[in-house]
Amino acid sequence: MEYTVNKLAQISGVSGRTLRYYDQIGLLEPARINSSGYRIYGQKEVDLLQQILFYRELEVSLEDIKKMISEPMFDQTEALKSHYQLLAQKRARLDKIMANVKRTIASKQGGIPMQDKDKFAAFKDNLIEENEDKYGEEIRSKYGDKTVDASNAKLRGMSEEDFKAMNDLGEEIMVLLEKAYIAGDPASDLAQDVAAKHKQWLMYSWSSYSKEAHAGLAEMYVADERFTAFYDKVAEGATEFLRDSILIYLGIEKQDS
Amino acid sequence: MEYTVNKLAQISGVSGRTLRYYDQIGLLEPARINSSGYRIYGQKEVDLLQQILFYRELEVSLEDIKKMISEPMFDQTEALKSHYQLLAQKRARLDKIMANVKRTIASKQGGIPMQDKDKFAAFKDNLIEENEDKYGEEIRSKYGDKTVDASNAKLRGMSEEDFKAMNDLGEEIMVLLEKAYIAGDPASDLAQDVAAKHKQWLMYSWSSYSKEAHAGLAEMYVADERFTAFYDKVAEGATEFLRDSILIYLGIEKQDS
DNA sequence: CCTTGACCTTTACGTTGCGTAAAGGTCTAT
DNA sequence: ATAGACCTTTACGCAACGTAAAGGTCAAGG
Repeated sequence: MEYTVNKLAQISGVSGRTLRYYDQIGLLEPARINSSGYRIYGQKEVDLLQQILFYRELEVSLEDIKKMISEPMFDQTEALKSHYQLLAQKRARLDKIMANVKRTIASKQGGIPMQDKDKFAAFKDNLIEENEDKYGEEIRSKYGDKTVDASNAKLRGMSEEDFKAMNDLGEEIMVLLEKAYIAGDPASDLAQDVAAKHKQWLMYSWSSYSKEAHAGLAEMYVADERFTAFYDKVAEGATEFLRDSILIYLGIEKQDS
Repeated sequence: MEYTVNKLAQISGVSGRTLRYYDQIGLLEPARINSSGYRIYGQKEVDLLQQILFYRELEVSLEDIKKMISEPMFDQTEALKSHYQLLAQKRARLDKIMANVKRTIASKQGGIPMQDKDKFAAFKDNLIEENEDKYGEEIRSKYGDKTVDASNAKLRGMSEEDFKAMNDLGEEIMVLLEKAYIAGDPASDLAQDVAAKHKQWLMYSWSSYSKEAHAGLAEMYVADERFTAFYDKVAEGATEFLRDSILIYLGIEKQDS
């Protein structure tokens, strides 16, 4: 009834590394070390490991588990109760987050994009308040009320028109991409137009544009399945086609990052 | 309307380190770097940070946030939906764990200690099965059926009597500790008896005993508020008194770990 | 002009619970 | 004797920063 690490690992369902780690932190030490330096576990260790894994399932930290099993007078019931409180808090937080995510999805689908303003109201108010508090008077006296108010106004809202224009351009790109893809040549005028419009479209949201960033993004489209799924809605392989078009447009060779 | 790191940190409620980190991973770069190497953030960065913090609240990973904000064509709705699925899974798991913790507390309070056997049934069956599978025949033929069965039996349960004896001793210790504490001298015979019994009591559950471990544990009693709360039920300061008694008993000076 | 103190910078280690090499001994079987 | 399956230790990597440490910068005051 003696086991080496991986034997014990196998019957308990954890990895050998895990057992070595538990040894390292003094959570579960082997019964003995044999002449070759191998860890040898006995029955007692099997029982202990079983306890450990049980508590681990309950998401108790290894440090706390250590106390619970190495010290029986440790008030396990109390520890579990406070642990339960922790879990309850976690769940309450999760509930809030989920509701928030749901709302966000609904608002995005409801065609109210960029209307996160409300959610950030507190944040922005905080910011504006800070501005007023710290610089309000100086700035108002230096630049006049209008500058301040205009700045705050810009801060509160983003341009709806720009957003709409950007969206329209995005849709146009998808249509043109389909045409270009059917034609088949990423160097064609049509495909190069798509690349150019893609750049234009990007610049709506990018604070600074560079060929490198654009090329990197094109590579990311292919690498990240979520982008691939998006552009491949046009047709399978459209994502790579778009990337190739962009790279040609930028006059950049394929990289290997 | 320009901010250095800590200014921005202050109005946004995050730390300066966080902003530097976001710069480092390319999530939020400052508008510019001034001649002294200071990071200078502008309005656009404030808006971006606000977006980032919003998604961070939703427990979206920074990597995903990066994609969502650096690439507007990234299908945020889809991303949020799958993120929602993740959260739902997390919550379902939490629910299970909480139910399990609750059951465990109930069973402990119901005076069915160490009756985790049922919960570990699968684990142990797995182990026994392994034993039977791999060694069953050889061992049975070598040592006879009884050895195997006895071993399995021991594996399935721990001694109830030992557990009870240990508990009794634990209670006795508490009573004696109170007396000794009132007397006031950790070097007194009474206090030294408590320490001796504490050692005895420990050995019920410790596979190996050492003075160092015992002393370390005594120090932990004082360091960990949960132990302190437990022993201080006797009287305020009883935990430290117990530690002092044990250290004297062991003939060990106070350490500084 | 110099110092003080409040800023800023980069570098780098610690956190939790392991996964994953890498480089090397041991054991068993052929 | 050599291969293959074990075992060992050392050490970097992960997420998202917290927290020194060691050192420039800048405005104010003596």
